[in-house]
Amino acid sequence: MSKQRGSLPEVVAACCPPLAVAPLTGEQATNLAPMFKALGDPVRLRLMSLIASTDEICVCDLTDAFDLSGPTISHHLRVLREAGLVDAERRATWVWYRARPQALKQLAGLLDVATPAAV
Amino acid sequence: MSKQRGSLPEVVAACCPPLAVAPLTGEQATNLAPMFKALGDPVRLRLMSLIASTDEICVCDLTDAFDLSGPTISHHLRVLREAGLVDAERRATWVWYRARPQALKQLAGLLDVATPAAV
DNA sequence: GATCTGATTCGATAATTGTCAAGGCAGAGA
DNA sequence: TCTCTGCCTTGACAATTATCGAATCAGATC
Repeated sequence: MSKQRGSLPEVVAACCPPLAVAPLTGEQATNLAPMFKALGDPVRLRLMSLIASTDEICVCDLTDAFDLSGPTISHHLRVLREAGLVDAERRATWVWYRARPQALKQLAGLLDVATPAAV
Repeated sequence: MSKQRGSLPEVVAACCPPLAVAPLTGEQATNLAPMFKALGDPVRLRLMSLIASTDEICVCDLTDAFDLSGPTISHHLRVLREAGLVDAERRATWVWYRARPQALKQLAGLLDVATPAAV
């Protein structure tokens, strides 16, 4: 799977100029909002940070990091998955999660303000 | 008001390293999530883009851009305001909104992935 | 096959949220 | 002062969502 990591890459990545540069159309906003929404929950934001700050991480380790039930963590991971922010891969007994750098980069690009070097 | 733009600024701005660098604590996630949540609605994301892509913009212009009632727009603007993403100022009859670049920058920094130039 | 462990799905419930209609407040002008 | 306009607040309601327990599924091991 590490081979075909190019499933939905650049297409999404090259969506829109930064918010500070041009307003979004309704459609663009509708497409992008779910990603922000996925990060808009403290549990998911922390899950995302745990996933993004390692190469890959097992669900068991993620579950241990919270005082929440397995199904609840699973639910939040699904939201992150469906938003396109993370990828999941089952390997033997465990499921491993990893971040989608392109997605994060896209969001970062949207929020970009007055890139110092670009001036 | 443009003078005392220092109401809740730098404190928030210097929060955390990028998600991809270090995981967030529960408290950090709790503080940051509301900003993402505020952007997690298509209407608000588009509002934010309209506000951020101009110097300042009147509520009347924002309302005109949507097929939504005044109170609904007002509600969304309040969410953006309370998340610290925008500032509002009443001038005569109209209320003007402007973006808080620091807030956007903070979020962009959080999502920053492997800054090419930093390698 | 039987069983055990890790993770997801299902079903239910309480809490949050997006939306609007109605009402209220602030400033401008008659 | 009265009225008009622009915006916000309140109250209500439908829809969404966060959470958990129970059930189910996927592999591994016996």
